[in-house]
Parts: sequence; structure tokens; C-alpha cells
Amino acid sequence: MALLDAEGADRLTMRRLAERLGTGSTTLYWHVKTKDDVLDLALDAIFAEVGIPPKSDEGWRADVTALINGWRAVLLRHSWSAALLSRPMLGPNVLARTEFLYATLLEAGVVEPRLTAAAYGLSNYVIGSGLMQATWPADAERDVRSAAREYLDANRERYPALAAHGPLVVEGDWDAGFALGLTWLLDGIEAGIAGAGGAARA
Amino acid sequence: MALLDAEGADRLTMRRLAERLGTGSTTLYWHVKTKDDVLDLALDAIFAEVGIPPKSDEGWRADVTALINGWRAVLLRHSWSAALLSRPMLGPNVLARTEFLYATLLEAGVVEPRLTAAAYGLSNYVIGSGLMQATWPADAERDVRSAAREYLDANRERYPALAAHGPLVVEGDWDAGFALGLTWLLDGIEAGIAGAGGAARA
DNA sequence: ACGCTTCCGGATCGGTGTTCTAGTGACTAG
DNA sequence: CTAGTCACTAGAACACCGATCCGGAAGCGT
Repeated sequence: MALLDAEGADRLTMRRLAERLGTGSTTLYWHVKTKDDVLDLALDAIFAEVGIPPKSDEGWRADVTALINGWRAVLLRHSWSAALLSRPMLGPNVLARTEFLYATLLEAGVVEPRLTAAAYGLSNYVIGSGLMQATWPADAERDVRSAAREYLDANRERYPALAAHGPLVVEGDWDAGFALGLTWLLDGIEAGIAGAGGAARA
Repeated sequence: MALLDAEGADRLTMRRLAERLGTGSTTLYWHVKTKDDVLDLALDAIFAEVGIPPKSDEGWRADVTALINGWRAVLLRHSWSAALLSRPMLGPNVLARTEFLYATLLEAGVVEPRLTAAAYGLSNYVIGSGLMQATWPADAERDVRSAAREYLDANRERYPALAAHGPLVVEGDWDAGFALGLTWLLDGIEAGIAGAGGAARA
């Protein structure tokens, strides 16, 4: 993971990993079946950093929000994870976080079919957001961004809305935008809880 | 894209692509700078399939829903795209769809900071959902799924909620769950439109 | 006939994931 | 003390990959 954090997913090589570990490259294959296993393990490992928040007394929304925000923070802290998100996440650490999510929603009174939709909706939203942000041309590729900016300005008549309000205009505010979308999802989930209505939050 | 559809992203090779095209492999480098360019082009190309829906007279929700559903359908139809989602999408076809999204939201009366949050929220949600579903062990890897199922049952006391209601239980219903989450997002966006309230939909 | 641009592709380089197989050293049974 | 087992290491090699070098066609305006 140190290697991944330092150099990214595509720079990870069995030989380089072995060198980092001070052994021969073929030795790794005694401990691991294929390179994909290494990546699967690494992807699951970062989820151990997502602390399972203690059940607070501020209600299920606070608990879910804490989990989701921690999840997102981990995704962004290890930006290489974006490249690995295209493989099924079934490791024990991921499952533990999903378990917490399901349990909290169940306890809040969410039932099928909204339960599955809620769990998936939240997960998909974090994953998509993390992917988008981690993927976005960083400061290092400022030229890519400015090139896109110029392309947009040059074709202003074809992309009027984008050129005026496009995502390339605002640089930061990832957090605020994410939080806003999250409350929309939570509002929708809450509205479906029988008898609760919006009272619990209002 | 025929090659990608048939064999997936990791099986795409410059040599195999050249063979498919009936030329030498090195010839490709005349038309394309690197392999990454091929992937970028392929990723943008599938978005041409997302028809920009004609502005219906059923309101902005219908338009946005049509776009998002078409987007999702394309992502699922070309499941290899999941592996490429970790690269910035700045191609003209992607931009055209984003332009439509921004324009429709603007016309509906969505303003900053909710505009960006809405556009990103919707995009992130589709991308996450498409990634999750395309990634999910398909019928071909039924053994992977059943192994996960058994692991969950074996550790039922550690994952009580998951074992009982987990996502591994329900097989289908991707569409229903996606639609539900989408309405939550749309409700949240709509609630933020000044003066509109929920009247437009109720 | 000439030169120029556009396009092709064989040979080749450095690097990759993975396997084969020979080997190491610690520990243990007799 | 010895022989043997077992967890572990690693050099050599294979098939393949993305990418480059460089020599060569083909079309074409003059």
C-alpha cells in the first residue's frame, strides 16, 4: 500500500513490490496466487481505515453520514483505489462496513424494497463521487484542465450552459456538493420510513 | 469497440486490435499516439449511443430521467466501460450529454450551489451504479457468488443484517433500486427550486 | 521525373505476469 | 546425531505486452 500510495496503481509491479520487500519477485507467488489477489487485498485493506462509527445518540442519519464520509475520505486518501473500483468488493472489511450500513438502516425502520435501494444508492453515490474526484485532473495535470477549459470556451456556442456554469469553472467545493447530494438521498430514505415523515429531522 | 464488447478491456491489445483491423500492429501508432488514446476514444464513443432525448413536454424531470437512464443503459451494455471509468471523461460526446444536463437543470430553475451538486450527484450516481452492476460477478462466475454466499452464512453472527437482507440475497431488481434512488435525488433537487416546492410533481 | 506527404509494417527494446524447478534453512521424529 | 519434512526463496525462462526505429510503399501536385 505504501508503494500504491506513492506511485499509483499502474506503477505497481510484482518485481517492484518484491524489491520493496527485499525479496525476489517470484517469492511473492508463494504467498499470493496472482497479482489480482494483491490488488483485491489492497482494495479491501483500505476499508479497515474506515472506522465503523460508534452508534451515536444523534440518530441514524448521523451514523450513516459518518460512515459514508469516512468511506469517501479513504477513497480520496488513496487515489489509486479509483483504478481498482472496477473489481467486486467482497473482502471482509468491505462487508463489515456494509453490514453496519444495513444494520443502521434496518434499525431506523427502512424496509424492502427501499432497504436495498438505500444501501446501494448510498454506496453507489460514494463510489461514483470518489471515482470522479480522484480521477479529475489534479494540479499536476493543470495543462489538461486548461486545455479542456479552452476547448469549452472555443465552442461556447455548442456548450453554452457548460461554458457559463460548467464544472470546470468551480475548482473546489467537492465537499459541499457531496454533502448536498447526500442529504437528498437521506431525505428520500427518511421520507419512506413509515410514520416517521420528516418530523425526526425537522 | 467490437473487440472490447467481445472480450473485455484487459483483453484489448494493440496487436490483437491490429489483427482485427487487418493491418500490422505498429500501423496503429500512426493514427493514435498511445494505447490510452484508444481507450479514451472508446470510452467517449459509447456516449454517442446515449441519445440526447428531445425536450419533452412532461417537464424537466422526465428529460433528466431519460438522459440518466440512457446513460446507464449504455454503461451496462458495454460492461468493459467499468474498467475505464477511472480516467477523466472529457470527450466531446460526454461533454454534449453534460451540457444537456446542465441546460435542463438551469431551465428548471436550479441555481448554484445546487446546480453543480445536482449535476455531479446525478452523474456520480449513474457512474457508481453502472460500475457496481457491471462489476458484480456475472452468471459466468456463479461460483464466486455462491462462495460469498456461503461465507456470509458461515459468519452469520458477524454479519446478521447482511445474511438476512444482504444484497447477495436479491439477484435482480437492479432497475427498481436504481429508479428509487434516482427519484430521491430528483426530489431533493426539486425541493430546492425556489417557489416550486413539490407542486410540480404532486 | 521529382519531391513530398501520408501511411504501412518488420525488427527490436525494455518490461510484464507467471511458471518451472532447484534450492535454502529451521524444526522434528527416531 | 541423523534423516526427513515443510515453509519458503529465487534464478531462468516463457509468452506476451506497449512502444520506437527505420526502411519502404503508394498517391499526387508540379
